[in-house]
Amino acid sequence: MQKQTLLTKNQQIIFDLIDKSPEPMKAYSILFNVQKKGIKAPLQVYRALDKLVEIGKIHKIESRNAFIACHNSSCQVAKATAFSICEICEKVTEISSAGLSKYLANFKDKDGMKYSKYNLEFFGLCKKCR
Amino acid sequence: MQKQTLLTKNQQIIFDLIDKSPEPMKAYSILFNVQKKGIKAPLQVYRALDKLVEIGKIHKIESRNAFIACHNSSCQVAKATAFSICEICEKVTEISSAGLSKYLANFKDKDGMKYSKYNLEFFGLCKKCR
DNA sequence: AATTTATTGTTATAATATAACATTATGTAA
DNA sequence: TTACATAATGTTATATTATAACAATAAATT
Ligand SMILES: [Zn+2]
Ligand SMILES: [Zn+2]
Ligand SMILES: [Zn+2]
Ligand SMILES: [Zn+2]
Repeated sequence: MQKQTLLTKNQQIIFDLIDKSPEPMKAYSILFNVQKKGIKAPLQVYRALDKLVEIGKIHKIESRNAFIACHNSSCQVAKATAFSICEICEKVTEISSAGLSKYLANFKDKDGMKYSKYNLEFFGLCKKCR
Repeated sequence: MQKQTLLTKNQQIIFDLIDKSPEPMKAYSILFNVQKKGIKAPLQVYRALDKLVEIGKIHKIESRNAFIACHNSSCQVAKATAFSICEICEKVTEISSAGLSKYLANFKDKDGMKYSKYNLEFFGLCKKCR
């Protein structure tokens, strides 16, 4: 079986919803929004989310338990993510900075740990909320 | 009322438990462990955790919903945290790297966002698990 | 002592996420 | 094209994480 490239029905429905959303979406809000399309149970949502995260189409914002679509041109960086989060309006933006990702990819700690992945969340106030 | 410096009873009980623990502790595991000391309800645990996080005595590992004591000499960096997480044994270590924190503190994104805080989680395999 | 603020106690409930098992669809290979 | 393996789905139940609401106590401030 070749590596999945097309999304399945549930994955596509849920990806489309998240992709259209201007802000991160939470699992049960997603569930509510796709019930009219026949996705009735939390597990159906979580399974699609898991797969979409795995293949890099969406990212989980850990501090918010919410999901956003990747906009780094079908993210090659599912394993190297950085976000800015406004603590007032909760706007979340994926950061794509070559310098930052290079710095973090090359970061070595004292314990000789080998990293395969990182996630960075910056918090502050966006332009509007300042 | 001056800024709290001593911990209250519940805060101290819960901090001591987390501080002794070799690994991050989850809220309900904490609850279970402090019930013999009279802390009976989840909310009592979460309130203490919130305060301990706020004053920098502990940190939340967002990707694990778990808490560890700060070991950066009573952390001045509750607002600038970095951790390494082994994906096999789940060992978590707080990273204290002057270079890293300087780089991240000075990081500026394109949108002109003003950051007051960040959290970085590295994932990989620790020495033992490699 | 009176007032304000922080902390605690308690019950109930909300929000997030997974277990277990049956079924259906899809890809691979004889 | 049939058999086999793997991936995705459907469904019910339940586990885990976290907060709402309100009453009572304790501690700091005036
Ligand atoms: Zn991305
Ligand atoms: Zn904002
Ligand atoms: Zn610390
Ligand atoms: Zn390990």
